[in-house]
Amino acid sequence: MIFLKKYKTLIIYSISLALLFLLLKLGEYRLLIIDHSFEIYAGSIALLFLLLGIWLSRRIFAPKKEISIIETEKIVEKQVFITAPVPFVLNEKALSATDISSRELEVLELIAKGMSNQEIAGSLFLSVSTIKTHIANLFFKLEVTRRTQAVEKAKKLSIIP
Amino acid sequence: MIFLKKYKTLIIYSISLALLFLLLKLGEYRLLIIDHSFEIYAGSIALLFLLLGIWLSRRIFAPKKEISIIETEKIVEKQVFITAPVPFVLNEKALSATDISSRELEVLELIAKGMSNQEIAGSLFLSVSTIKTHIANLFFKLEVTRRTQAVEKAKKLSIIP
DNA sequence: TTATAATTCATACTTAAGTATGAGCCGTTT
DNA sequence: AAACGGCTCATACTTAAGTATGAATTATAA
Repeated sequence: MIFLKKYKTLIIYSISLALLFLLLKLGEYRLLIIDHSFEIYAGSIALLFLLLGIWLSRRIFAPKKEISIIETEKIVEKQVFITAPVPFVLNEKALSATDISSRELEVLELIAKGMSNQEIAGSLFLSVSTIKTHIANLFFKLEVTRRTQAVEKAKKLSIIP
Repeated sequence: MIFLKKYKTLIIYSISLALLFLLLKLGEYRLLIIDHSFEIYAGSIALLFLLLGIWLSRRIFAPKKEISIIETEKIVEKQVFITAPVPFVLNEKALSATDISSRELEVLELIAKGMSNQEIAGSLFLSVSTIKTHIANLFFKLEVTRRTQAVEKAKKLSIIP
């Protein structure tokens, strides 16, 4: 029975071909009796094989079930991430809309980590003055007045994780 | 020329069909001469139309480019859900482990919203002094020294969304 | 080449945040 | 009743954060 399942498609094809050749032979004998129906016969063959070709093609080239299952599984995998640590996808549209520069973004990320201006300055090898400038520009661009607000807004906009 | 482009596929199909019927007719006349080649002729028609069927089918039922783009867009839509608001589940174990009181938690939530001490005081009908005390206790319990750190840690512990 | 924007830094000032300490009030537990 | 913890508030101080302004440098686009 497992054998039948495994070669199911092959068997179907074989039987179909056998039946078609049988029809061909049958038609041949009928042709001997009614001589005038040749065109009808040829047309029938043409139509039959045309349909067979279409059917075969759909069977062979149609997206296989296995593939579609794999694709579904891929989507499921993505959904699994919803409850797991969420993979961060940067909202580039929001980022460009806010007009935040790359350096400002760096500073913003460090602010979000809870670092002080001094720590950020040390981390980026910059002076505290520079950090303050960047932060002031960030606040203007994010339309906020405090670093906690900046973090909150940036997270909402998916600019930072 | 736009007309040609628009109906390109249709024209190709029409010409193909016309050629095939021409072949059929040609074959018919040849059949009158060589009578014995009937089987070959029928087989040829069968093969021809089989191939035509396969070709047609591939043309018609092949995954269209537009569809594949739509499918890609669908995947993007799913990714949007990943970034969508994740249902918050409070980690009660972590909360009790930190020994944070209900009032302190309230303050912490407002800090996370980006509010200043003054705003929090106004929101909870308390003095700024009280807020500062709560925050100092919060920092001690969360083992941090800055409010941004407190928010970061509390979010990691799932004490706040 | 000039204009523009990003990046850097500084000074001076204001305000908010954070620290330390003490104390009063209230409900629960021992 | 006394002790305890949570909540409240205050004062005084230190430090960090935030604001405003100006300026030099550098790379890139017009």
